[in-house]
Amino acid sequence: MKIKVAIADDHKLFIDGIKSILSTEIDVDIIMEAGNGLELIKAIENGPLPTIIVTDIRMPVMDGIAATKELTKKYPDIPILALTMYDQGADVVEMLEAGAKGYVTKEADKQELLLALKRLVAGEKYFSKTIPEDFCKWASCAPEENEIILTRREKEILALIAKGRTTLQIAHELKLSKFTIDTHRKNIHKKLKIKSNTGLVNYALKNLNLNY
Amino acid sequence: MKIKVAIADDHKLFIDGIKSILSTEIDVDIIMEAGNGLELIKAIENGPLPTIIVTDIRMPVMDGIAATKELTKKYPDIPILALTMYDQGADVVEMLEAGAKGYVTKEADKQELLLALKRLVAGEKYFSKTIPEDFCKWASCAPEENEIILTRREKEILALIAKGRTTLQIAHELKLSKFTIDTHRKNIHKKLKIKSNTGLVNYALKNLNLNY
DNA sequence: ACCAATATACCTAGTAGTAGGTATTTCAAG
DNA sequence: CTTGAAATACCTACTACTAGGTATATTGGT
Repeated sequence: MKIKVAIADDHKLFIDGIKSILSTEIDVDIIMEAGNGLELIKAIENGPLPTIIVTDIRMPVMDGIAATKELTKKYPDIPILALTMYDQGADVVEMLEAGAKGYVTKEADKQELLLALKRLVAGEKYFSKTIPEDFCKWASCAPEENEIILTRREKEILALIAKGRTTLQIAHELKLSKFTIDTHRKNIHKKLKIKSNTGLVNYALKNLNLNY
Repeated sequence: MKIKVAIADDHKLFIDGIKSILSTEIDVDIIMEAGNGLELIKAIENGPLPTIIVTDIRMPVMDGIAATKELTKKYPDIPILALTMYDQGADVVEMLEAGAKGYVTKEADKQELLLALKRLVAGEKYFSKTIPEDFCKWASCAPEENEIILTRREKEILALIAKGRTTLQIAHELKLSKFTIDTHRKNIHKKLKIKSNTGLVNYALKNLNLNY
């Protein structure tokens, strides 16, 4: 039976490219395309069910992570393959946690994409080789030496600092003492070896996923 | 005569897609592909000259802007078409300043890409409609109402703040008084309506192009 | 039940950033 | 040549952050 693919990516040219690549495959059909997560969900709800969903991670309106959470809940039997850029390691982990069954980086070629599609349709998983550290993190392999483990609270506070909140504002927001926030910030400083608030913002924006 | 295209993009899948899309066009041939700016330059130096160069803006090792500067110097007759993501407005301006003759966003479709290729080969320019403000900025149209004009010095200092430098460090680095840096920072605050250093880092990382 | 990690809270002293000023020099545009 | 923007420099008072502590309650895992 033919593999019916639903694909979501905000770059039309990329979708067109994939369609063109897969058009030579007689056993693969792209039956649905979407420019963001919301369109994807709507399309699947209103159309014939695809065999597999292929989605970009970062998209406007609704990203791939949110869409994946929603879709795995409603359609647990349809595997989701994440498409990712080389620099979105952290996002990949979130996608897998959201329920994606595999990922392929956009550095991959046609062969790898096809392989991933077939693996997922067969109920297996597939992971591009190029993001080993992050997959390791998710699969709880041996932790990286330079892997930084911030606690939930610390991440929360770091995110607020990155948003420009002052210590007092954070204290009010979380209904905690100013001293507590101070302590947490100091612990973050130690763990990250960053000594200034501006440095933290830098780190947070580059390493956490606070973007849009 | 056939249009001979050299293409550079760090996403192999994207290149494959473009190749596949263009393979149905009898008058277009992709004769060269590269994963970054450096590979592109080397390929062009060692191979037959292309009719047109199509390149992504952000790439590892050497980005499209640097490559374009180099290539327009050595090969002023070969037009360069920039491929860009929706959120890289500022980069587009730099590409045009570097000598690119047009740009197409990755939201475009096959038709638009072909149109752009033909326009550039014919010696014309082509700009996707979707980034009007930035092109306006470059072409010095009427300035945007909410366009923020920081002076050269202010941008320089903002960049250093974003890199985590303190006022004193910046003062030493630029051989200026601490008071001067303070004044500049205060002026930046006023212009951007941002009242804190962390807010500035946020703004700088999102709006300036400090990334690699 | 116990241990380690997490989360909480407080104190002091010092440094850096914020907010309000004023003022001089330079340089390009009108 | 004058005007205005840009760049420079200084002052004071106040607020926020940094760095060094100590200490207790809670929680998850063996």
